[in-house]
Amino acid sequence: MVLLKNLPKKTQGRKRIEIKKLENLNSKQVTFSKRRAGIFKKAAELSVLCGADVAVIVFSTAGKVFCYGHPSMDTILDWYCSGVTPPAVSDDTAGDQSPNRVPVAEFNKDYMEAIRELEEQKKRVVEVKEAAKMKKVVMGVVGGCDERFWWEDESVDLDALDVQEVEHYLIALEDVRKKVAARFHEMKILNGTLNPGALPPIPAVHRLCHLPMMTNGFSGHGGQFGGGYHGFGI
Amino acid sequence: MVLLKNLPKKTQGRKRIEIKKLENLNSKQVTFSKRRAGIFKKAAELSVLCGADVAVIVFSTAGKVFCYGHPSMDTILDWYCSGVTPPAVSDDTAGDQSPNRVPVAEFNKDYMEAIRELEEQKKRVVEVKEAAKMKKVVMGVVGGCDERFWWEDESVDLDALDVQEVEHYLIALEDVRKKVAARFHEMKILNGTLNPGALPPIPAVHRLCHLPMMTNGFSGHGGQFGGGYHGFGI
DNA sequence: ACAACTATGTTTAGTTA
DNA sequence: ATAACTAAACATAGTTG
Repeated sequence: MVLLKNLPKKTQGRKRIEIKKLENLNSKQVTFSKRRAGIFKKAAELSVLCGADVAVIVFSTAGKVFCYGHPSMDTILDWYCSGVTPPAVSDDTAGDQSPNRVPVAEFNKDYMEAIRELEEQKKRVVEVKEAAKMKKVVMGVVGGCDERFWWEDESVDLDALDVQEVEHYLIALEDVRKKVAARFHEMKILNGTLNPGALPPIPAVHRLCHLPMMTNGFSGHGGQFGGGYHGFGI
Repeated sequence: MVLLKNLPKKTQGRKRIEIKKLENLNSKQVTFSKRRAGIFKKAAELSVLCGADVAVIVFSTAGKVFCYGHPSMDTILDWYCSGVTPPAVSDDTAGDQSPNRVPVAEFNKDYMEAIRELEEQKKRVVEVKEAAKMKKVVMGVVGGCDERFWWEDESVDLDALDVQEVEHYLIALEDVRKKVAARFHEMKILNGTLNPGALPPIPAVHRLCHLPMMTNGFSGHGGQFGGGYHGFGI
């Protein structure tokens, strides 16, 4: 009713857009602001409604960071990075048969594979038992791309290396870290410390960070596309 | 028009709800699933539309984690935790006077502090000379420049180490990596390759991980409320 | 637990101030 | 950049299999 008058529309209203990189800089920025705010709001609502603990980190293409965290960024990252299971709410775990249960078949498969890999590694080389001292070694020095071994004599001052050398070192270091992280994860699973279905290798680094719960604005960034997500079942 | 018939409604449709803890367990779980999916979708859209890099971590009250990360969880957390500024997109920094500019004084402060820390570390080196054997500690070989890195010579069985040792090693490794990464960034700034405002091509580390990543499910948690967020200006 | 299904409630693209 | 305003697009609460 009361539709007799065809009143002129003031705007054409929201228009559907394709989900692909916005080419117009201005609309990209505006959209970024609006949607970022939208996500933060949703995150806050989720955390209130469902008692969930949520963290959101966003880097703009200009390199600024924005984040939301409940109960705090720090807490969430600690939980995530350490793989420590945060205290469960009794209500929700009461009927929870196996929140994280992995099918036995799958578990066995992974387990056997892990064992096999383990055997292979054992065949490779030997020695090194005083490795416990490694910690000190690694923490003590930062060396470089030199014939000399990095831990010998005095540490190599990073200043002595040129940018390329440092870059190369950095790449290699990251690679090693990943390997060790993977091994660590594996051990914890074999150990029983970790659930077979648990998260992939966790960079220890994150456990070391203690940043404020919410920040905005420092710089740098580079954008790629094609994120993925998933998750059903609480 | 055509509203003469008061056709019976099949459902009463969506109803407004107050944003407060849902008491009903079932609806809480359902809402959690739906809204979590919603946030992940929004995050993915934001990252595609605006070229933003986004990470979302959600802990259910049952203690399961769900996450979304673009280009990867690891990358975002690395950026966030290390404070390393990800590479900026030229378009977006063009008119950006100093999105991320760090006051010279502050920069100097950080730099001096890093140097001092380095000095301290040098002093510690002496007590770990015997660790030379450590060169065989890390397993695989990491390809690289003509020079060989310390871990390249022979691989070592990580199995020789127990979990705690590996963990220590991992933490220490990460620490070193961070220092090198920081130094790398610093060098490029000092270098002129990069002025404090404009940023260099991606730090090598991050170039290694550009996979969207997603996980779900391990356990534990505890819910409190009162998150905060913020952020305006790109 | 999950999948449809609507009928709303909510977000937001485009526009203007 | 930020804010307001619409109208359309989208998300989702409640309900039913």
